[in-house]
Amino acid sequence: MAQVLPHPLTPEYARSVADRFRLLGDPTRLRLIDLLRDGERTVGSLAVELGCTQANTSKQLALLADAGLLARRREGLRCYYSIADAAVFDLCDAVCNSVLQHLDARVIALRA
Amino acid sequence: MAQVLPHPLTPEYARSVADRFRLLGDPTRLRLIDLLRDGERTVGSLAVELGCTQANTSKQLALLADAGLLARRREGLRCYYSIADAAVFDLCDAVCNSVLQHLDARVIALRA
DNA sequence: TTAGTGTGTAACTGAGTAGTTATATAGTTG
DNA sequence: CAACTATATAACTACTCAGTTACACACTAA
Repeated sequence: MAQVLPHPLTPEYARSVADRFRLLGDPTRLRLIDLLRDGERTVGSLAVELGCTQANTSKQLALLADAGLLARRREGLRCYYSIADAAVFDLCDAVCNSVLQHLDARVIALRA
Repeated sequence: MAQVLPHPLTPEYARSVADRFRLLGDPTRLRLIDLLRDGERTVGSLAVELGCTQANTSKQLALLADAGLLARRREGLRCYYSIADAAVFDLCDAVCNSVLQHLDARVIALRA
C-alpha cells in the first residue's frame, strides 16, 4: 500500500504511530491479544490464564479497547472482550517474523 | 504467512515480540527510520534535521542498529547509518494504516 | 605536537507506566 | 433487605528509559 504519511515524518505523526507501537509493546497485552485469537473471553478467565490480577488484566484490556483494538460486550456481571480489528494479528505476525528473522543467541536460548 | 510462535503465547516469546514493538514505539526512532528511507545518513546530519542532540541521536541509532534494523559504515570521522532490514518499512506502513483507519478526533486535529 | 571535528558513552534526571492493593460499582442470589 | 460475584478504578510503588550534560575516543589538519 502507498505511503500516506508525510515524509519527512512530522513529530506529531511520529508520536501517533509510536503510541500504537508502544501499545503493542507489552508482553501482557500481547498475550491478551493472542488469547483472543480463539474468540471472546471474560476478564476473569483471561486473568486466571495469564496469572495476572483481575485489576491489572482489566486495565490492560481497557487500554486495548480504548485504542479500538478490542471490543467489549457486557452480559450480566461478566464482560466479554474480543478482537475488534483483526489487522492486529497481521501486525503481530509481521513483527514475530521480523524478530525470528534476526535469529541470534537470545532466540535460540528461548527454544531451550 | 503461517503462525510460527506457540499459542498460547509463552511469556518469554511475548517479551521478545514486545521488545521489538517497543523499539519502534518512540517518535524519535521512527523519524530516524523515516529519514533513512532516502538512503544512508551521518549521525550529525540526522541530529540537525531532527533537532536532537548528537548524543541522543547516536544513542537511538545504536539501539536500532543493535536490534539489526540499521547498518553502520564508518568513513573517517563520520559514521553512516542505513536501513538494514527494509521489512521495517512494511511494519511502519502497516501500523500507520492501522492508526489512520481508526480515524478519530485526534487524527483530524493533527491535520489542522 | 596542538587544535578541531564527529561519534560513542557514562551518569544523571524526570516522565511515563506496569503491577499491586484497596475500594467502588453493578448485577445476581438468597 | 444482605451477601456474593465480576468488573472497573483510584492511589501508590517500582521500574524503565528518553533526553541531557559531560567527557572519552578516534581521526584530521595545521
